[in-house]
Amino acid sequence: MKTRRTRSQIQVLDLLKQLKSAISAQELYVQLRQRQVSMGLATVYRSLESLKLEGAVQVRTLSSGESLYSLTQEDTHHLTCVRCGSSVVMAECPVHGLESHLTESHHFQIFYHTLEFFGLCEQCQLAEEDSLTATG
Amino acid sequence: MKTRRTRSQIQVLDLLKQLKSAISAQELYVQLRQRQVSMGLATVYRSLESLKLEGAVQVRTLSSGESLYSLTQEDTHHLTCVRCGSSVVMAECPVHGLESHLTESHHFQIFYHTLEFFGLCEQCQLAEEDSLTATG
DNA sequence: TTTACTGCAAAGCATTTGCAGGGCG
DNA sequence: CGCCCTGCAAATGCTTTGCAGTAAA
Repeated sequence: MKTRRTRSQIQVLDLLKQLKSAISAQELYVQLRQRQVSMGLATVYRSLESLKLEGAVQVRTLSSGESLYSLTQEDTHHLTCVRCGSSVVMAECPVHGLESHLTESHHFQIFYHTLEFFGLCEQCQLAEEDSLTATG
Repeated sequence: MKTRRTRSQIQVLDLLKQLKSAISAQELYVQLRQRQVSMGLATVYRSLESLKLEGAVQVRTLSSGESLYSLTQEDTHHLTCVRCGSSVVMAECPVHGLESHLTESHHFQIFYHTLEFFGLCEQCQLAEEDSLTATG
């Protein structure tokens, strides 16, 4: 579709390709500086927004309100602890086959999906028990 | 587990039960007022945080940064447009069976999961085409 | 020249936190 | 009497926006 890309968009995209993992806009801004590709924070956000609309970039918003950006082709899902916020990547993805189906049934042009499980990690389950034991 | 619930927590939980759909903390605050169950906004947030830790309440954070809360038992997933932000509820959930498996393989105590597809809704696909035609 | 992109700084908004008052055990 | 809960208001942090300068077509 819209292939008109600004230089900033290309630079952001290039960095995302190199990183191969999700990163926040703020962190992206820092990383760009370190690579002598200085650009304003607002421009980072604007570039990400455009790339998102194209479907080139996908977003995962943490419960902290911070968003992590990555290339759309990645199909990585998470197991997230509601207590400490730590995330573990999981290999399984039983959902992919559903996309084409949804395209037809809901007339949606699907770019990507997110799948995330929430609960308590092992460490926090133990901490939970400890605190219960301690206070009664 | 920790069954000690404050009055505020109970009131929040009661409202969530009545609503049976996800709602933001801000909106929850307003709704409580309307029902003569006035409580400070900070208390709403603190109650939701506690309920979340228990696993009684689940959260879905929108890309706007706003979070929507609902009872954990609901298993509702979404098709979200990255352009206009509209969400459609989808009936399918091919993931449920995975939870018990993950509990064992990753030692996670899973409360719930979120599954969300992102792309362009029909309306925005059309708008996209229009804008391309218009500008060249 | 005309339009679109960029940087900077200010503004916006949801959420969190400090602190003092109040309720419950 | 002591501790936890609560409200209010201030603070925080990510993201967005207004505006003027700049680069590109």
